[in-house]
Amino acid sequence: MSEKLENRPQTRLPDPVIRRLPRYLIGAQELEASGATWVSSVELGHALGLTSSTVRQDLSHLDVEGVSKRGYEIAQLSSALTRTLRADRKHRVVLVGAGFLGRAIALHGDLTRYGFEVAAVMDVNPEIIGTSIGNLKVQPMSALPDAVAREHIDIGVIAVPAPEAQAVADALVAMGILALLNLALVQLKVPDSVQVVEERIVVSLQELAYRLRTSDGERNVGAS
Amino acid sequence: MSEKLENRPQTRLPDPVIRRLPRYLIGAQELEASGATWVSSVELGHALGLTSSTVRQDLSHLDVEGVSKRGYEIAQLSSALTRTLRADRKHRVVLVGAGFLGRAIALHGDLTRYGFEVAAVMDVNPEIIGTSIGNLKVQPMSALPDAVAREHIDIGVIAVPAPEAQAVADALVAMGILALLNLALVQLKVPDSVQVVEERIVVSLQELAYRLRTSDGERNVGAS
DNA sequence: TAGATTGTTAATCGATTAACAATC
DNA sequence: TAGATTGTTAATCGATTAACAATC
Repeated sequence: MSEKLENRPQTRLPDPVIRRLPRYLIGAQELEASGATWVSSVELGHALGLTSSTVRQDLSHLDVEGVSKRGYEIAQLSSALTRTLRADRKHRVVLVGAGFLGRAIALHGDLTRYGFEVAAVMDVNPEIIGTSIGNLKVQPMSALPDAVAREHIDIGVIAVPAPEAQAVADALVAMGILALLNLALVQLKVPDSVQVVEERIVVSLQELAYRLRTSDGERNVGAS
Repeated sequence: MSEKLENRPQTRLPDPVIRRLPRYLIGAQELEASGATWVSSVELGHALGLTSSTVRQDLSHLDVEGVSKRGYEIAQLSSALTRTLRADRKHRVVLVGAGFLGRAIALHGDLTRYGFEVAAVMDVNPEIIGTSIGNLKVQPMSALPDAVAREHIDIGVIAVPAPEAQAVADALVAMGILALLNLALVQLKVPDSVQVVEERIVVSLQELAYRLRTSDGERNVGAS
């Protein structure tokens, strides 16, 4: 038994799996809140739009064991996911860019609920520097090295206009930050050692616009 | 030649390709702005972190033709991408949820720059209803059917807290909207005929947190 | 011309799904 | 016990990459 627990996922999980884990976690937490105690791979798959096969494959990477005929114990599943995603730790975030989007992020309740704490906010715009966002004061970019060192920052969020994003990324990388969330409409160039995830509303909307166009001719034909 | 132009991509492109198209477009526009006129698949791949093979495969779906020894004419590439993504049209968006995130989206300059126009903003909160965001007034949910009908809405953006998101989605679908951008932390249930794209900052941060943990043991070993 | 680059076919790689023995 | 559900192996599917003839 202690043997079994030893086989922690030391290697990195495949990207598609990683991206599904947060969804499993949210699903598990919802189920937990609803008072359920067991869930099967079929139910879970149904809830997330996956096959039960995919669910079982995914969960087999985790530190949970299902039980024949019953499925997975929700509390245990939830805690295994929490552990794998390190959702029980505080992750400290520095936010660069205090425009509308930056402010929205800093004030977004979901972040704190899931362990992400915005520890510092920077901006280049002198008119914004010094203003308050929640209980943080916007600092000039020159305060970045100090803030990163002091606040033990894990993740940098780039919420500046596209033309400034690369310079900001360079600065964050120079400060030793190894994970960036890029909200700007540019492809950042960073060293391989730095993890980047991109999130762009406009890009998502463009994807939707494309799908919308190609769907109406076809989708309503063979929908199940 | 008119034969060649006829073979428009009537069928839907594979999802991974669709998701790369906006990146090609942004890249092409940057190149265009910089005054370049030709770009090869190798250069494009380098800029976007793709192999030249992938680039050529992707672009072969489009209505562009490259030229041996020169590559693709940037203006032509840009316009083919624009056409495929319908980025030359106005897309009308209804935004539900006028919290920090909703407001940020409504005021985000990139949207209008890329042809997306927020035509109406709704919220449930009586304290928010009636307030202004840019030159839009926040309307009650009851005004939704009217707004959708009148404003010829293409896309719905859901920026409400998770517990309300499904009800909002149901309402939008009932109004005939076929494309949703979901920013809430729930898995929406919608008919197959409705396109959904999800974007969740917390999920992206969780992905980063996971990658961060698994990277520092490994990445700096075999980095190129 | 010689060399670079496309467009496309074939090979590889990886992810999803199916299937099924083990098991509660 | 009989039946449901896991964990895992094998089969399928699809996406990425390699390779190369055509061509400018």
